[in-house]
Amino acid sequence: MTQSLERTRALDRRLDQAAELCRARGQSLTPLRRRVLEIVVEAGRPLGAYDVIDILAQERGRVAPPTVYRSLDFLLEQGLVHKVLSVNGFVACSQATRPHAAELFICQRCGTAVEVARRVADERLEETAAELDFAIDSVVLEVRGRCADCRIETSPPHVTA
Amino acid sequence: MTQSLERTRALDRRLDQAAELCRARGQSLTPLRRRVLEIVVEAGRPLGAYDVIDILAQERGRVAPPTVYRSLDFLLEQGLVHKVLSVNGFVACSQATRPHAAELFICQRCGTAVEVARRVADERLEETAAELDFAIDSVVLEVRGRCADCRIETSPPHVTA
DNA sequence: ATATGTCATGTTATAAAGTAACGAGACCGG
DNA sequence: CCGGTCTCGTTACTTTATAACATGACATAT
Repeated sequence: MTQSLERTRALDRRLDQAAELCRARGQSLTPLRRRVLEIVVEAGRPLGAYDVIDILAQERGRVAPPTVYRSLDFLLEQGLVHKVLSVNGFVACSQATRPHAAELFICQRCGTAVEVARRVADERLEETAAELDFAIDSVVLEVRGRCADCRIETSPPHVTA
Repeated sequence: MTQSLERTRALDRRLDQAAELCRARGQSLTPLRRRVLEIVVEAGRPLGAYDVIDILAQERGRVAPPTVYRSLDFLLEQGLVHKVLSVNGFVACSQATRPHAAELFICQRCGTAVEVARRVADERLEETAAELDFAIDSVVLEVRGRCADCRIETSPPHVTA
């Protein structure tokens, strides 16, 4: 896990921005929450809550589920991470400045989750909701398949950690 | 649970069609599978695997999870039910004749899940996948909110059974 | 400076959802 | 009748998530 200085700097900047964003909302990105976010960002792919627990546990001994779930819930509320239902995981939001539903392309081979900015479903979804007289609260859109890198590969080096 | 004759007839017809569909594929809608499908159809909303277990258990004594999960997996494969990730539940497919990804509008108050035929996300999704060079395997689209009936109501008679 | 409140975290226990692995009976084709 | 395949039963377990209660740290009001 040797990281380039550049990357760690970029990471710090990102975490600082997140902290600022929370502060602007009267919330606080505590050390624990910050570390959890850092772990998820570093992973670059959806991580299970228990993956996070394991990583944290290496640093600070036994960590019970609620500790991590609470931080993850906070980060979800702040829009800093998204929950990925397809894999029961959590992934860092790539543009946390404004809250939004995630539209994710998830590779089933390497686990990478790419978040797409442009709204893939939009007018037609609104239209349909209007026809049904349905008040939309949130939208889950997850596309499962194979990313560019993994299209070629034949078989399952499923995820690396 | 008094059902009109019409409804039970319609239900039987639907189950017969499902059986026919399986048979055409060289598969068999066994009594257990048929009953599980019936339970899910009758519910008219997403049901947890353990809800199904409880219902079955009333009829035949202890039912272990694998029994039901296997049937549900079979029904999923045949496209007769959809999995609803948002609620860890299973809902009957409203048009099982041709397999398709479910596009669901799920009411958070009454639990009803309406399946929409017209593809809400489609071209734009394909386009985006093409740009990412991503090979789509399956798509999960779940819209959460309030259905027409529940828009008026103020608070949480959350689901009825 | 002390009481009171609020918020974040720790801790214990348990609930809810899902699966692995093995065995027994039914049924089919040779 | 034998060997395979399919379905289901059964036991045990894993993974994911939450309820409920205790503790500590910090703010502020008197």
